[in-house]
Amino acid sequence: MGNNKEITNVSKATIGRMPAYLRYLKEKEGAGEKTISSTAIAEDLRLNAVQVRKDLAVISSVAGKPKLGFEIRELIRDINRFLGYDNVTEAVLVGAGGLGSALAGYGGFKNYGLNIVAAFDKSPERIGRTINGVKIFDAKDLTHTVRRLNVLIGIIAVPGPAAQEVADELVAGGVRAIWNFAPAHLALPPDIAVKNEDMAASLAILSKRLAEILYNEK
Amino acid sequence: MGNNKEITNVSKATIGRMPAYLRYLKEKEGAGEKTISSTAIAEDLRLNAVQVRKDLAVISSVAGKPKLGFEIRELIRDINRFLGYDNVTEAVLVGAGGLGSALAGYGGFKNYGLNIVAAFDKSPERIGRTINGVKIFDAKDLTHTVRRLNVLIGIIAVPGPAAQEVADELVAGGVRAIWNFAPAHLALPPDIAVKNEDMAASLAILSKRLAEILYNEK
DNA sequence: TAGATTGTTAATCGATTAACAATC
DNA sequence: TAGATTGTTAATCGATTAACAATC
Repeated sequence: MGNNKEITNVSKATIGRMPAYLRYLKEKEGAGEKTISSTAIAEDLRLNAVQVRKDLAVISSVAGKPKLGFEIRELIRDINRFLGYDNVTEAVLVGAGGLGSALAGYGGFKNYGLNIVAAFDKSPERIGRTINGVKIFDAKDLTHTVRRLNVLIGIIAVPGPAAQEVADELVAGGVRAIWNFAPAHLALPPDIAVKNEDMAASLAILSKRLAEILYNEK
Repeated sequence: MGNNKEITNVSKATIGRMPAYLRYLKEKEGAGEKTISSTAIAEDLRLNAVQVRKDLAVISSVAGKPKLGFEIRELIRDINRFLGYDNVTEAVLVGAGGLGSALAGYGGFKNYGLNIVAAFDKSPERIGRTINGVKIFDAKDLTHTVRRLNVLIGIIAVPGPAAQEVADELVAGGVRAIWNFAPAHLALPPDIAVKNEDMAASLAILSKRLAEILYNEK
């Protein structure tokens, strides 16, 4: 996943903006446009134009042209390559409740280079069922199956208190990256990549911003 | 939601860490502990101790005591108050597909001061159904109903291409904050709070980190 | 050509971390 | 008392933004 050449020295912030650029550029391409300027991107995406240029410089194999801007088609190709969307990585999902089912049912991850090859749950009613082609296995076989399938990414969608144990089992099975949707902090070795999808944190930031807006207008 | 006194000058990063502190402190309280030091919190949550102290200074009504640390019970009370978890704000959800259903079905938002009072969808099979006590209404009544209910927060869980229109309707109905789960950039007035839950961005950051880890160990 | 747009260097901003005196 | 821990000031780090010469 991703490309060795660009692995180092790209900030998280820059990486995080890439999918938004990609969506935007595809939209423009769909509308029949051929080139785009950093100033136009910046205006539409509410970013700073210099920031856009620096971001594009990181991934672009071809420089922009003064007066013209960037080739949309080339940018799309380069971002796809940078994000590793052209070669798919396999993942397992743990927890097939509401959120887990939604994640398994969402077909769109394949476009993001992620393929969920198996799900796990400990509830007997769920084990054996299939969601959008993803079969649910017994969670007690987690470590073993992950190892057998040689999967590198684990997605955790279990209740908070169960998350640490699941994470340990995933790591024991050889997983090297964990996408954690459970409201829990995971203690893991430093050579395991973790991304917490902390809804409570997001909501807190949104709420505070709302409070600020309401406060300021009075 | 939130407390006027602390509205200004608290960084997003600090706000975002508060829910994690809260979870951690509740765990410690549940284990019967009375006080905790910033160094202990920092170690367990893999943060810097100075950062923890600065964060706590923002929300704490009582100073920590040298040698002893902080009163867990007081910290919990203060964080709850800071995050506005004691007074609930109402929200509507738009999109009752996989992710939308999962969000409606998740009862936990009430603990975060958020109450989903209605859902909307345009699919006839979904309209009229109820998920975990949340009734699904026809999306064509969105603006009208939002206005009538006086709701300030809208949650968007529709497919990307539909998101901008939904956002406009929410704003037309008087919503002041939007929690966006759709893979789309929203163009909105500056006095509307927006928090994008960009799964593609998260996944990109995780994938790059994984690639880096794998690259470094060879 | 003229001017829109690029890429880069320097300045600014914001957040994290280090250093350290105060104190229970 | 001694030392763990606090709160604060200063230094560092990282990312964003401003300034500007180069150029198609």
